[in-house]
Amino acid sequence: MSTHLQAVPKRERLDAEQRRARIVETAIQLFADKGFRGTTTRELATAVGVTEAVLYQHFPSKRDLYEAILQRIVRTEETHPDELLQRACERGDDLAFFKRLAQLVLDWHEQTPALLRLVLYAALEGHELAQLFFERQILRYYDMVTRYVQRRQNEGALRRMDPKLVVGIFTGMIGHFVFMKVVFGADLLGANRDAQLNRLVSVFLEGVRTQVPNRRKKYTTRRKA
Amino acid sequence: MSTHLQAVPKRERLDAEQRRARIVETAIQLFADKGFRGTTTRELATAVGVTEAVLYQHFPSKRDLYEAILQRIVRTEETHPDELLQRACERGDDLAFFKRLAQLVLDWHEQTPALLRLVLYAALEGHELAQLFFERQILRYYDMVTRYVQRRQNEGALRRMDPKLVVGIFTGMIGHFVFMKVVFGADLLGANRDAQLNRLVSVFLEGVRTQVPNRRKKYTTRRKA
DNA sequence: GGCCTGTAAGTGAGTGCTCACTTACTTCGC
DNA sequence: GCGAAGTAAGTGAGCACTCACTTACAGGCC
Repeated sequence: MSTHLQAVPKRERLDAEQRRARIVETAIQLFADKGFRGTTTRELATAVGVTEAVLYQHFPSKRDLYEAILQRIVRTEETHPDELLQRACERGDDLAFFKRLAQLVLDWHEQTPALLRLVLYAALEGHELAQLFFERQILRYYDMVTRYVQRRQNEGALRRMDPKLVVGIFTGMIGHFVFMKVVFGADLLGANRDAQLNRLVSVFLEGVRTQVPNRRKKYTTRRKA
Repeated sequence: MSTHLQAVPKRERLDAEQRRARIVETAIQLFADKGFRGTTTRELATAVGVTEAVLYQHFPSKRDLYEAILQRIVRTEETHPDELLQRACERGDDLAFFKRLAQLVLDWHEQTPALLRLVLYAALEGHELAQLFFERQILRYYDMVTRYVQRRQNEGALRRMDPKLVVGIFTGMIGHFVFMKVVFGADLLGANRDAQLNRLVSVFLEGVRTQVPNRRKKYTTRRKA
């Protein structure tokens, strides 16, 4: 038969690996948006551009697909040693260290807001991989920063107090703004994000470090009449 | 037919109001635990101790029940002016004010951990009442604290900076620990909660207030070698 | 080139099950 | 004995998942 006008313009035929990748990408978006239970396989299949049967050629069940995604996230995000952070850490430059840390956390969530939602859903729904994420990502982050704080306390730069509390305080400051944005869509930092971030880190450092008598601190600190 | 042995010992017969209340209580627990989509009406009915039909005599649909619950939360939590907080506010006693505030937030979530989960689910699932909760609860809280911070800045007690940022910083510090507990089950504050809370508030105040000359720390400082 | 063929990619029309919700009936307290 | 509180047994819709089948393409052969 001669090729009459193709009514279906793009029925791409991909090899298994590519198709699998596309399914995972699409599923990440959908699951992050509507949750595991809120996403139907038909919906997912349509979004991918194939039929449901194709999904089941690549993943034995919906749950297996979900786990594959979470596993990938846990694995992908495993390690990303940042150079600037590393250098600030070695120098013991607290300001640079925490500024960079804040930036990294914020950047990460701005680039991939879906991941936080995905993890939140997983945690609420009690999926065991959320716990794994907690241990691999959050605890690891905590350990790293805790070690730094501990060292700086020993060096007399930071006030002596439970280092984990200090890390929690810092993380909370940053996390709060990320959280509000992702969960309620409220952008509390506003336009001049970096300036706000600097003030935030400054507040934190003033709060946790030992007093420095010579610092230019007059009653009126800066800006904004 | 004669009444053979009653296999069901306690088939309580309640009036409409009581039954309604029990349904709502049970639903709060279940929805908080497994989310709206994750909870079936059969499950809910069994937990209440009746059949599904009874639910539908009191609420026209599952969604209506959900909205009734969220509405109740929004209404219940509307106003709770705390006396200690009020007094600290009037005196301009920053330490007392923020300590009390921290305590209130933590207490609230410890007493009713279900509510936060409920709101989180609602927010993730995009329910409009989550937005309502945000406006009625969170923004109201923000406004109240923001006004206090602004006043204290004008009085020269606190550093001049965006008051909303200050509120966000404080809220984040507290919220982080609540969040970690509720979402990941991680109790980062440990046993001596109150002592940790005091340190947290102290860090916050050191960070945001103008320097007080009489508070000296000697420890020489560090800085880049 | 043109043609056959084995195989992997993809489809459409289901299957059984669980869900939210309903209907016809029974029981109890006043 | 009447009305409200409660039940048992559904109903159709939508879900995850399957099956019998078709299509596209690589590569060997002439």
